[in-house]
Amino acid sequence: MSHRYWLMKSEPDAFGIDDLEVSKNQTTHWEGVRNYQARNFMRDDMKPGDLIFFYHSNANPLAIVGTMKVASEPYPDPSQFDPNSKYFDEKATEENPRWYLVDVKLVEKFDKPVLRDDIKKEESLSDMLLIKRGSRLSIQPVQEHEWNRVMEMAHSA
DNA sequence: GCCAACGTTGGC
DNA sequence: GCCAACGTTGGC
Repeated sequence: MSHRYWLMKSEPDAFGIDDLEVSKNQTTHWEGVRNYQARNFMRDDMKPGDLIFFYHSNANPLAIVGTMKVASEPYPDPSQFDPNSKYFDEKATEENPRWYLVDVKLVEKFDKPVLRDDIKKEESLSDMLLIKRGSRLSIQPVQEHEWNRVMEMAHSA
């Protein structure tokens, strides 16, 4: 049973939805994930066309700011091989990569971001990993009903 | 800026 | 393979 909906975090100071909007083809390599669980989601479970919430962490406001879709098959994250990259991993080799990524493409930037505070108030979203205490996963699966509810909140007047 | 929660590393 | 020490995440 594979997931079709995801949530990915990024700090807008490093890379926010406005950066994605101006990227070539509004697409980017989601580089720099160095957590095995998050990597496994990208490497093993994501399929092209899967839909993704873009979440701004360490930001003001904390919010889901739009949607993206998976735009490639998984492939090794090139930054792990680059000694000049802050994501360089000396234990990774071309023959035996450690880190994988997918390309993501912007689908929609919300006119009205869905605030973390509002998600926390929403009974039907109480199981979202995002608001679970201590949850730090930077890539998370999202349930279909959670996806639908957040989309309603984003588009309500 | 603080710090709780979590993941990783490395000595044993 | 345990676990203490350390580094990071990320909300507050």
